[in-house]
Amino acid sequence: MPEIEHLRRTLAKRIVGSTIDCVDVRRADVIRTPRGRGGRQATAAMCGLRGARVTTTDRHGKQLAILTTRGVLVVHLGMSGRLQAVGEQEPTSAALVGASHVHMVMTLIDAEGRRSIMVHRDPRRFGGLWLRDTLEDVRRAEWSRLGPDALTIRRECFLARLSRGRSIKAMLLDQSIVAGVGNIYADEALHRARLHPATRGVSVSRDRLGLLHTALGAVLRAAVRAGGSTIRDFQDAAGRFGTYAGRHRVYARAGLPCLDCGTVLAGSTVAGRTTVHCPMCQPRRSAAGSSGTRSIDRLSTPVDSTG
DNA sequence: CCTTAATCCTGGAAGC
DNA sequence: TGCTTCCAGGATTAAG
Repeated sequence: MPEIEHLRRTLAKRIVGSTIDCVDVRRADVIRTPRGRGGRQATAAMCGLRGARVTTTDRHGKQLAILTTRGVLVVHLGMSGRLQAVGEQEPTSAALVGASHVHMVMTLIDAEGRRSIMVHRDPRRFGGLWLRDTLEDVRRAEWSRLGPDALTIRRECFLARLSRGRSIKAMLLDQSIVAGVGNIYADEALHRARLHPATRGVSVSRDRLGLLHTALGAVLRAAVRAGGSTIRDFQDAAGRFGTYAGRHRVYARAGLPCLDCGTVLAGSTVAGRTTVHCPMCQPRRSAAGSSGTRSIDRLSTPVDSTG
């Protein structure tokens, strides 16, 4: 989600106020319709954006909405998706349009008549694009099924939603509980909050769940400021990489020393996803008295120094 | 209630 | 060099 929020900001600067002049759908099956993916009407509907002016952008969780005068384009990048917008005359534009796995190219014209192109590329095609008439429709159809956005969820709401019997990591990753937390940020937040990923939510004290809420917010905000995490594919609207991967404290660091205590970080699978945690900083607390109000070792969360 | 595995895809890295 | 195998930021579905 930090990647999407950063993308939204960089993209908005480049396309809001511009008019869509041309829509080139190269691979219709990235377009989702009520009747599945792809098809002639999917392409036709997307081409219906011709002549529309981009008014603003929005986001909920990992979904990006591009609002226009002729409908809303919703984007989910999945694992390998990118959306880039560059001036038509810029040297990078030819390579961008000619790259492999480019599924849609839009040509836009700004108020001064300058032409730019917006390119959607997604090698693995786990992501998708779809259209709704209005933002209200998007909220009703898609966003109502998502939990509150992870960047703005209130502490009490977070506590209530995560106080269930499932593992805490499974719930962080469940978009219907809280929207926007992916595998990287789940592990990073759990490490900051000193919580073992497999702990059942119901057995975590209110204080520590509150700590997780604070840690998650801090991690996500720092990641947005850093332009997201680029593992391999992610680039923002200008083609820049996110720099937050250099600040990951546990993600992809199994077998390396914990940056807090030096203990070798443990790799495992939790909720079907690769997971890294520190056995010392994030001990498995015995579920003995499941009252959920047992004492807490050390309530400390390293605070990010930037900003 | 909660969990796992399979599924949708491509491509990069590691192993032989 | 070339082949095979495994793994990856996500999300849904079926099955246990």
